[in-house]
Amino acid sequence: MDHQLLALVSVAEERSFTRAAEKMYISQPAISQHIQLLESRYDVKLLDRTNKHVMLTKAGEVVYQHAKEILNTYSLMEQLVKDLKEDPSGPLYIGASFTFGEYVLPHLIAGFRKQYPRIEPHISIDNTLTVVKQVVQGELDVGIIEG
Amino acid sequence: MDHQLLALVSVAEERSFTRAAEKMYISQPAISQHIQLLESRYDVKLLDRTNKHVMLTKAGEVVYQHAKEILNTYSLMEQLVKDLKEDPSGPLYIGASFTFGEYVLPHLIAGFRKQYPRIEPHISIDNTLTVVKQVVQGELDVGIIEG
DNA sequence: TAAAAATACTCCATAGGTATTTTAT
DNA sequence: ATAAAATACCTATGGAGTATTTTTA
Repeated sequence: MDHQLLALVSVAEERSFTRAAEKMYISQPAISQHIQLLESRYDVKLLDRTNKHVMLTKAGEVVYQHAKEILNTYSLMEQLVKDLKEDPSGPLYIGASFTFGEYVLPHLIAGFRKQYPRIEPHISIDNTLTVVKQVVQGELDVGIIEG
Repeated sequence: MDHQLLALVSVAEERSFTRAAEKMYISQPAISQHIQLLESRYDVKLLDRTNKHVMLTKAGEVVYQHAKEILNTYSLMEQLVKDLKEDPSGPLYIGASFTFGEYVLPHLIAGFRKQYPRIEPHISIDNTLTVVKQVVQGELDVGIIEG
């Protein structure tokens, strides 16, 4: 992320350095420093502040608008990377008893493969007792049995 | 900006840490560090690298695409702030001699005001010698005279 | 074996903290 | 007078460097 832009957005929305600090769980002087660094980098004032009111300048408005967009893109990117990382893949051994395995499982698997294309389901059909035994012995990841 | 994202984009486009470093005018180890920091922050590999080939992983592709967008938004923002800062404003005293001032200046001013709406032009029309004198004495910002 | 990336350090700037002072209502 | 921002100071991490080692096509 970009802590300076985060600080500017937070101050602009809270209209206060102190409240922005609380919202971000950092100290008030840290906020002051972020704003000062931004202002000195761009060599322009971003916020008109007295000790009662804080208001964006014109340049501040520009930075605020684009900061929102930048921070949104960061968030989206991070979410997508996380999803990708947690995207389950590899073999999944499924055992099911006859009736369920013959009639219901195929439809479940079809939908499942759309959501988790990197999972390779291996299905074996057996009687309930065998399925239970294989699950216990770790030969199956999932067993589906009927009461 | 975000040096880490810049480094990733540069490496992806150059397909080489060394060339990316040259393009960015920083050292090759600096590039390595940026990539490593990115990878450890997101806890995911972004680049498959041997010493001959460098290639984006799937997560790397996602970061690359969004990094481009983020960096573009930074550039746009910085350009807009710079334009705003350099946006000329205030009064501008213009003196011109009769013929030019009467017939040509009004059209010039009309176009000028569209481009610099915050400038307030003040026009005075006088003979060439008076215009020159006023420019020398600083009473006019600009004097337009004819040969 | 040679070119490319990784390591190992050193240095400075940024991000964070706490304690205190200045300022404006 | 008081609440809010600024200042002063300290510490840790990130961004950069140079010198060197490790790796693999």
